[in-house]
Amino acid sequence: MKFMFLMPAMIQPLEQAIRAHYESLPAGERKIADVLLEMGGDLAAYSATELAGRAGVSKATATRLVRRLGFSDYQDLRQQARSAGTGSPLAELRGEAVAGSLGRHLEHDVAALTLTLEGVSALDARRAVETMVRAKRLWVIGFRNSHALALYARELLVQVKPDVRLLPVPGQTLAEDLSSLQAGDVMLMLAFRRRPPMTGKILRAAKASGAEVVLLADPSLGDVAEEASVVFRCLCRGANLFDCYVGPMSLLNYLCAEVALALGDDAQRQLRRGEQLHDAFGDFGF
Amino acid sequence: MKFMFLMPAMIQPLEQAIRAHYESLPAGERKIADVLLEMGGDLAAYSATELAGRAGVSKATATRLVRRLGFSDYQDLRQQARSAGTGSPLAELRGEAVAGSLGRHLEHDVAALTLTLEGVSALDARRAVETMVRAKRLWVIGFRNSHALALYARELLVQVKPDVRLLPVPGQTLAEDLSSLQAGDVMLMLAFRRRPPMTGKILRAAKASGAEVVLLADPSLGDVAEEASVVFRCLCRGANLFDCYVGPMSLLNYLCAEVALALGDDAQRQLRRGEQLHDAFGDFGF
DNA sequence: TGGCATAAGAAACATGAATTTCATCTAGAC
DNA sequence: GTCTAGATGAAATTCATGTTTCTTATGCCA
Repeated sequence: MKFMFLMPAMIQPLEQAIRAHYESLPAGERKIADVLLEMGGDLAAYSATELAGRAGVSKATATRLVRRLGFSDYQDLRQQARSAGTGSPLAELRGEAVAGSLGRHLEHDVAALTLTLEGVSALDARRAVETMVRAKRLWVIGFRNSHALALYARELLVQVKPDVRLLPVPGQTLAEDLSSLQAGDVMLMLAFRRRPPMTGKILRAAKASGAEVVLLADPSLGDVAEEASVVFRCLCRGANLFDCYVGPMSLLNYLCAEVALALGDDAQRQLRRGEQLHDAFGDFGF
Repeated sequence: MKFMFLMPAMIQPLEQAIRAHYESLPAGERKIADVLLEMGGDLAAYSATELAGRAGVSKATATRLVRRLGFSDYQDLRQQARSAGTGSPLAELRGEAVAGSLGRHLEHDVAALTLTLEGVSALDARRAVETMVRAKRLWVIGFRNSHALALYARELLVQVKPDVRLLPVPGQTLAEDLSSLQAGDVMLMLAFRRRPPMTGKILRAAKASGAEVVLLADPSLGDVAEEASVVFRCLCRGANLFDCYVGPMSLLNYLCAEVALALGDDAQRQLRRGEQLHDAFGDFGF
């Protein structure tokens, strides 16, 4: 278990408690346990309410897990996490640099991520979020590598918004779906390089329909980008053979989270509904 | 690249604010400032009430210091301390930071990317690459968010290797595809949290078939991960509602590029064939 | 000296966190 | 079918945190 070796020893008692109970935890409590495992040494900085929210369960469930794990209350658990954590051992354990090609790759990707996000204006981000929030329907579209990003974005958005569609539908032509695009709809388009020729036509068709377009592209997309309401230019050149998508992925994650935030209670309701169905379907066993 | 060497600087924005005001701080507020400087990266785990008590001054004085340092309230300060705990060394090297929630998001994602890739041993990476290179067939599998990553990985690999398959096939059950899994095959599995229950079964079935498994997962995947030949544990916790996948995405990009490199002329030939077909189909117009 | 500005803590107040209670649902046993 | 145990979230409740207000003390200046 290589990764565990790198975790600070300070959280081992809590982690052991979680793992000892994990198999027998009811679904809701297991969700919080997952969150606790991910937070690792940082959990003391978060309230039980936040952790519960992150896990998509109630505060009451959080309290029950805390009790089940053997702590008298959350403050007890937090106290243990704190007293075990003096300083920043994670930082100290890592005296070593990553060498070679992986190190160069990391260096490149950190720079791509940073430059992309630093090139985003808060105004553009807010406009994109507002646009997507007010959308009656959201259409997420991307081809080839952009399709993986579109799939990801759609997966996030559909958790918090009721009508989010992914294009292209496998094996189908686009005209049928695009024919119902109308004012009030929003298209989130991912259009990175090596795009099919019809990308620009889709963009123009969307605009002509009255729908708004939020566009993530790379700098090679020329003037046609002006058809979109909001455009984000991401750096995608890789350090190697393949293009690098950490920038767009991070930006999508951010925008979708901001959409959820702006939706407020509506997003929470949608999330809850989805979680209830997940539970009913037994979707997450471990 | 000594990112971790710079990690003690993770509270620099707060520390700088304190030092900028220090000379002009009234005595009581200076006592709390001292405590803040002492706590360093741990301060987010403590309440303002506790910090004030530790400094021997009133809560009101703590609130005043927080305001004097430019934070809107203690929660604002704590939020920054939490985000700064996974700070952005590159931004600091450049003497600039992106402000607000986007800046905090960037800081978080840079840290997640860095921690994930730094947790990868060159030996594991090489073994994963060798495993995939020698695969007669490559099966890439992931569910939900992991499916977007699986799609991405498959898209990269299929450019350089002739038989790369994506699972699950939409609308189909897995057993038919998995029944042909055999020794000599390799399964690249993406298994991040909120996995369907059958993930472990698939992993075991793959092993039982004689195929090898290269697994990317998060720390919550327990002992079943031992069934895989190589395991990469990625940090996925997000700075917000949604999980963060910049780490896995970057790692996949790296591994696939290394596969291409290791395949050498074979990869070049495959690429050329694909490009010729793209040209014949008129796939890229602009 | 008086006036003013600032610092500080106590207390009041507002808010949010966490626990408890209650109602409902589900699954399993009989 | 009924009954029971357990899980869960909403709502009520409790409690702690953090901010604001008020009062008092101190230091400086005219």
